[in-house]
Amino acid sequence: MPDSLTIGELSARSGVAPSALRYYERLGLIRADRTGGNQRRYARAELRRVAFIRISQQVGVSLDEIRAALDSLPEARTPSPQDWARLSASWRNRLDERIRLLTRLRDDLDGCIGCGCLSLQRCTLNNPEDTLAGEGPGARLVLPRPTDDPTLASSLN
Amino acid sequence: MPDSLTIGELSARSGVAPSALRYYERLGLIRADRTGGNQRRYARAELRRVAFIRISQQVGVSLDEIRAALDSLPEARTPSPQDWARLSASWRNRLDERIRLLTRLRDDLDGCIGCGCLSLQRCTLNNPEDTLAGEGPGARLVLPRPTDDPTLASSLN
DNA sequence: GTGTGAGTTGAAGTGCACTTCAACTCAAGG
DNA sequence: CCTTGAGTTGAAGTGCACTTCAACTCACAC
Repeated sequence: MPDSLTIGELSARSGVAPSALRYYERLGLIRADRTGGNQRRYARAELRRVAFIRISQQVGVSLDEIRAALDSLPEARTPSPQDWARLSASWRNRLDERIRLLTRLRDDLDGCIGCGCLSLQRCTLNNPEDTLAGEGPGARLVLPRPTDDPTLASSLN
Repeated sequence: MPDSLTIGELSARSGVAPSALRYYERLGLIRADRTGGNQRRYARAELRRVAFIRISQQVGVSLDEIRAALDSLPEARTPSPQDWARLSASWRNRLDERIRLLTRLRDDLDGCIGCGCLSLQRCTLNNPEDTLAGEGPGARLVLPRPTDDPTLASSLN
């Protein structure tokens, strides 16, 4: 059990392709030492960083935001369980929001299947929270323009 | 209340940019008649198609799959509520699956915050359903390679 | 020592879902 | 008529998250 991993080993253990790992390094999400022959050697702690990256992506967070989060880890010492817990907790709201949105979408979809609408007229699908009420006659679609709502935009692209 | 809409009107009513509507048309997701002067005029029924497109995107469906779904609508007549209900219902499983995945992720994240892990060792986050159990020693990350699992891949991009 | 599989680089390519641009035409009010 | 805002086109550009490629070097078992 070596205390450093080659890129192939890290790839196998993390399920992330070597090309992606190099890409993450370029973006500053992970780091590697080099051997005399210029090959990457990863400390075992990098495995945890990669885990965090993949989990964060599932939550719907961009690599740029993930980088910012990782940058908040202490550099001096190996991050503690609490450090990781703090980062994970910081995605909690995003995750809750996404689940809430999808759940309402599912319920509305059920309702629409019942009423056969999808008509942009009555269904909450088409005007959730009534955010567009009072902007003149005529119904509008469910989504604010993607550019208006980065949260949604990320889930739409 | 005209029975056809200009691209600007459809854009305003649907919340989708004109450029996106033209793009959808190129992909065959919506259609438009033309005036003598070559301008698009949309039947009101197109509003419903656009609604379906945006909703489907929220579910995590690609435009290509949406096109396939829309292609299954009857061409002879204006789609009935039941037609739309059928299409909506067809996304139901995808939506359930996504919600299930995110919910488990949230719960696991909570668990990990409690135990401080994220360690790729014990946490279900890192090996959901134990799909990788028995493939030799060492834990692996939560995700199959994106290319191995289109469902997940779409939620990750 | 030598072969082979694993690793290195920068540059370019990919796929998706659009947006932007330039150069042009249309439609409608004054 | 004329202006002006809305619409038209094809081609190119954007952002994200990677992957692929070619040309090369390294590490290690035999």
